[in-house]
Amino acid sequence: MNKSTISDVAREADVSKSTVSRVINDVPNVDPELRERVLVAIDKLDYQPSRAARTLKKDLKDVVGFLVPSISDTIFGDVMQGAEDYAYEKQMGILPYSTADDLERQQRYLDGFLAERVAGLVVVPAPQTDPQVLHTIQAQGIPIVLLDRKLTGFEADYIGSDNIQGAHDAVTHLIEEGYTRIATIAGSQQVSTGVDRLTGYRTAMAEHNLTIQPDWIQFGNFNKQDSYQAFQNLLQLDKIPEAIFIANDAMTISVLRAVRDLGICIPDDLAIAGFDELLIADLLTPALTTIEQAAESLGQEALQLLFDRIQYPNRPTRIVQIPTKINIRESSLSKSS
Amino acid sequence: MNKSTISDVAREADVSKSTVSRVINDVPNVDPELRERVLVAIDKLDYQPSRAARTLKKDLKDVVGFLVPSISDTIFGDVMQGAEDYAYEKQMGILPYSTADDLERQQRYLDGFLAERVAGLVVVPAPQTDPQVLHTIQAQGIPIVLLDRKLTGFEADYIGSDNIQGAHDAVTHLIEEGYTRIATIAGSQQVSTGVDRLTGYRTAMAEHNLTIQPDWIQFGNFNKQDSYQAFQNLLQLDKIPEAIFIANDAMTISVLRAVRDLGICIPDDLAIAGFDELLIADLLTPALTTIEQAAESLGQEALQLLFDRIQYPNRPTRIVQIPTKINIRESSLSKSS
DNA sequence: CTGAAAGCGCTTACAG
DNA sequence: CTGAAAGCGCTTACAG
Repeated sequence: MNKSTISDVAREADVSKSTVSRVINDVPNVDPELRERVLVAIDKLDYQPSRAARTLKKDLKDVVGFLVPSISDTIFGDVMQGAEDYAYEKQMGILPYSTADDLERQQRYLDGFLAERVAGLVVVPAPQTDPQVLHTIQAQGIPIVLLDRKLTGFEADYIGSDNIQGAHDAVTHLIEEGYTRIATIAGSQQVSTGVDRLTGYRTAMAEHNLTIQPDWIQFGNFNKQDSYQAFQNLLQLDKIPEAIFIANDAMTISVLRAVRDLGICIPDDLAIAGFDELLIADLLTPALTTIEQAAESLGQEALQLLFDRIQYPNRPTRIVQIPTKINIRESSLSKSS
Repeated sequence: MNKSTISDVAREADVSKSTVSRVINDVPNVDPELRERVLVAIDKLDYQPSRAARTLKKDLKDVVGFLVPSISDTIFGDVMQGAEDYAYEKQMGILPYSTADDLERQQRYLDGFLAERVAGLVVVPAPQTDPQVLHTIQAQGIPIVLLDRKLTGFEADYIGSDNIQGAHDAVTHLIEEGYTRIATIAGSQQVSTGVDRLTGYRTAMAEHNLTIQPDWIQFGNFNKQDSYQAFQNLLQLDKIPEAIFIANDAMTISVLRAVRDLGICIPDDLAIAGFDELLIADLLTPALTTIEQAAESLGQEALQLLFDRIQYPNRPTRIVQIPTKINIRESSLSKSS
C-alpha cells in the first residue's frame, strides 16, 4: 500500500538501483531486456520516483514561484491561467499562489519558495513590500520578475500593461467626444498601477489644455467601498463632472450600481470609461467603454522573461509594457451622437 | 551566492548539524546560548532548510493536490481561491493546477502529485476520465475527494452544489411565474453537472404536469458556440418557447448576445433564468435571474473533507451537496408583472 | 553494459 | 544538553 521505492523496483526486476535509475532517466546503452524487466516492475509496483529525492541529489531547479494578489480576481485569474498554460507547455513546474495583498502571507509564500529552491520568481508585490526582502532573494541568485506593479528601489525585470497609455487613451477618447469636465476615480497610490493610471489621466488632460479641478480626482483605492464614497463626492460637487474615468473594474462596478440606483442617465448625464474589460461589458445598457489588458499574455510573457533571465543572469534589466486596447462603446459617446 | 546548507550554518555557529536541526525544529532543551549562535548564523547566511531534504528524511506529507478545469473560469477561480485561503489558514501546502479538461494534462499533473508524494487529492475529473486511473491512486493510500463532478464507477468522497435542486428551483420559479412552454439549453452530458441540471429541469416540469417537447431540450455543452446553435434551434421551432433555463454562465452569455442582436424582448418575448451568478447580472437590462453556487465554500469544504479523510482513512464515504441560491430578477418575471 | 559506493541536505535515535 | 552516525530515495562517477 505504501509508496514503493527504487529499491523495490530493483528487487522486483532483479537488477541494481543504478539500472533502474538509468531506465527512468532514459540513459542510452541499457540492455533492452533489462530495460523491459524494469519497465514491467515499475508498472507492477505503480512506481513513481520521488521528486524530493531526485531534486535533492541533482540539485534540480525546474520550478518557479508565481505570486499574484488574487486568483478569483478577473484580471489576475487570467494572468495566472496564461502563466500556468505556458509553464505546462514548456514542461516547467510552476507554483501558483495568491497573497491577498497581505505582507505576512506574501512572506510565507516567499519563504516557501526559498525552501523549495525555486529557479526563479514572478511576483506582483503587495503594497508596502520592502524592496530589501526581494533584494535578499535576488542576492541569493534567484531571479525575480516583477509583474503588473513596479517597485521603486528594486531593480528587476518588469512586465505589465502600459497603464499610462491605457488611461491616456481612455481620457483622450472622452475629450475627443467633446467632454471637458472629466473626473477620475483613481486607484490606490500605493501601487504603481494606481499612480500610472492617474498620470495617464493627467497628461491627457494637460495635452488638451484642460485644467483639472482638484476635486475631480477622487481616490477609490481599487475597491468598491472607497469607490462608492469617491463617486458620492463627485456627485456633491457644485458642478458635477460630465465624464469619469474609473481606474479599475471593481470600482467601475460600484459606480454602475450607484448610477442605476440614482437613475443617472449614461452618457447623457454622465459619460463613463473604465479600466479593465468586464466579461459582459458589451451587454450592459448602455454598453460600457473599457480599457482591456492582455491579461493572459501578461502571465505568459512574465514567465518568458523569467526563463530568459535564468538563462542569461547578467543580461540588462528589461522593462516590458504591453499596450492596452480600448473598447469604445456607448457609455462614453458624446451626447449628440 | 549559492544556497547555504545546514553544514554551513553549523560551521558558522560552531555547533553540530544536530543542534542546528534542533533549533530549526524547535526541539526544547537546547542551550539558549547555542540557540542564539545558530539563529545568528541562520540570519547571516540567509539559510532556509531545503524542503526536499526535509520531506525525504521525514517522509513528510503535508501538501495536497488540487485540480480544477480552469483558473480563469469564474466559478472555478472562486473555488480555487476558497481552497487556497483555507489551506493557507490551516498551514497546509496546496498544489493548485488546472486541467483545461484535457486528459493528458490531467494525467501529467496527477503523475506530478504522485512524484510529490501528496497526502491527498481534490479533483474535478475531466470528461472521459477513466475511473481506474483514480482508483489506482486511491489504492496507493492517497485519498481523493471528487469536486463538482461525480464519477460513476469510482467510490470516493464528493462535494458539489446541489445541481438537481438548483435547476429545479430555476424551472419551478419559471413555472410559478406562469410559463408552461419552457425549454432548456443543457450542458454536456459527459459530466454529472450537465446530467443533474437536466434532471432538475425534467423533474420540475413533471411535478407540474407539464409535458416537455423533445425539441425543447437543446444541448449547448457548456460552451458558447454550441449554445449559440442550440438557441438558434429553439428560435426556429414552429412555436417558440416562452422561457428558457440555461445550464451555465458561458451559455447564458452567448444567448444574451443573440438576444440583443435579434432585438428579442426579455421577459416579454422570452423569459430567461441561468445557472451560475454573473458578476454584474444585476446591472443588465433587464437584470438576470440566476442560480448562484457557493463557489468559495466548495473549495474550502473540499479541503476539509480531504483533511478529514486523511485523518480517518476508513470512515464511510461522504457525499456533500451544497444548496444553491436563486437570485430572482426581472429576466424571469411573468409578462403581466 | 552493469553494479557497488558515495553523497545530496536533512532528521533522529543513540551514546555520552 | 550535544555530537557522531545512520539513513531517507535517489543519481552518478567509477571500476569492471
